[in-house]
Amino acid sequence: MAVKEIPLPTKKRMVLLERLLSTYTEPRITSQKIQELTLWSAAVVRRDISLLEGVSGSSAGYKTAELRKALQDLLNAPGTNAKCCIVGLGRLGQFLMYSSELSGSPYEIVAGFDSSVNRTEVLRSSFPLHPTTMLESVIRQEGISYALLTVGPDEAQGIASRLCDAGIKGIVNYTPCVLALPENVAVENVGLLTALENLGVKGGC
Amino acid sequence: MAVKEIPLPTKKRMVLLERLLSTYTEPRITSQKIQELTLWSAAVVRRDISLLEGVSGSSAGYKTAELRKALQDLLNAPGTNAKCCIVGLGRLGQFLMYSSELSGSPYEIVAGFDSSVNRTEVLRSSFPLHPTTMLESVIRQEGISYALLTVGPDEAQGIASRLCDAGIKGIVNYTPCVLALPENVAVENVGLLTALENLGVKGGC
DNA sequence: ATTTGTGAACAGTTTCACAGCG
DNA sequence: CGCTGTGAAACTGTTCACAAAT
Repeated sequence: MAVKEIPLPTKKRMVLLERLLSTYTEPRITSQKIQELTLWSAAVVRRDISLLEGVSGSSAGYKTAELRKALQDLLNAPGTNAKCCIVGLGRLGQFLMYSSELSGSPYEIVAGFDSSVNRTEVLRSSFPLHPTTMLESVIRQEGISYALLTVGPDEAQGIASRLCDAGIKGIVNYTPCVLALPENVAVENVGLLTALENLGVKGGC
Repeated sequence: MAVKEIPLPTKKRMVLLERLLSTYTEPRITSQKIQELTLWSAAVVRRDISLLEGVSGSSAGYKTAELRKALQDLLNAPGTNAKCCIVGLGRLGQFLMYSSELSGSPYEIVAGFDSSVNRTEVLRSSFPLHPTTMLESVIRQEGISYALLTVGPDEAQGIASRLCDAGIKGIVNYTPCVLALPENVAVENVGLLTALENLGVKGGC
């Protein structure tokens, strides 16, 4: 399906680059300039961009609009209808629920779950909230692809397994737990401890 | 200083492995077993562990306790006195503030900042809260190494730059912004959009 | 018999360096 | 000229496969 195979690190940079361009006002941008803003080497930037179709640079650099358009075309292609759900409506779940970060992106939160029926009934939200018992049926019915896991550590693995069985494609794991999942399910670990430990690790040893 | 150079992906796995072992009850564990629990290949697990000192496996696998000890020794070495601060005490900042995820880890939150003096005075917390104007002085005085950035997107880059100037070593970036930072400062991007986009990217294109 | 530890081959990215083009 | 685009080299991490160890 893909015309060219795009390396994973490149895709991650593209995601960030698109976001960077969304606040960049100059009409043209060079690989040098991108290097300054991101610390990726100019060579890497050029190679990344060379994988994009419909972008041609000149000695004045790339056209900002053209570049951004190409990035969006590539990145949004698969994401059309990327439905998400939140599992666990504690403090963090509620934060995510009320966050507007996804507006304008191809991702949309369409359901929330919590084992406390009290919570699912009291909380107000722009999408429906269900008891966790409904997890599988709602995910299947709505065709939900991604889950934001914000339950307590003791529940994490159990819920994660149920999500996989229900056919979820990816989990953003906000718990400190190491999840055991089938290999066709992607995970992004963003627990506080994990993030800090990764930072420490980058620093050196 | 390091006896052996440890690859970054290996270190990240080690962080997760240490956590995995903390809830593992058997006295011994094999690379096979770790593969089942994490989906890393057994070969990778063995190579990772071979970089650890003071661990020797046998045909019964590794001693769980010995392995865990070695991981802790390696990972905590640099982290002794890893002081952190939260910048931005909105909903997310408050969640992090009340989180107990770091207890028992070498990381400790020792200060919070917000530009609203109202918030810094009203909120109750086990560590002191300051107005953002105090950012530089408190960070220097306390010797704070890491910052959790939970401010709004418009403030993000400005605060991040100030954190760097104040001598911070790493930033956990909860905003959707792409931060421009000097290369000696580590960043971990954990914004919701970023996490989801990374998931999508892993899935395929 | 089972599992570790590791050279050697392999695969994926990045860097280098420079020809080519606006 | 400056900047892009890209072969070729360098580098980093993973997988393979098997001898050594218990």
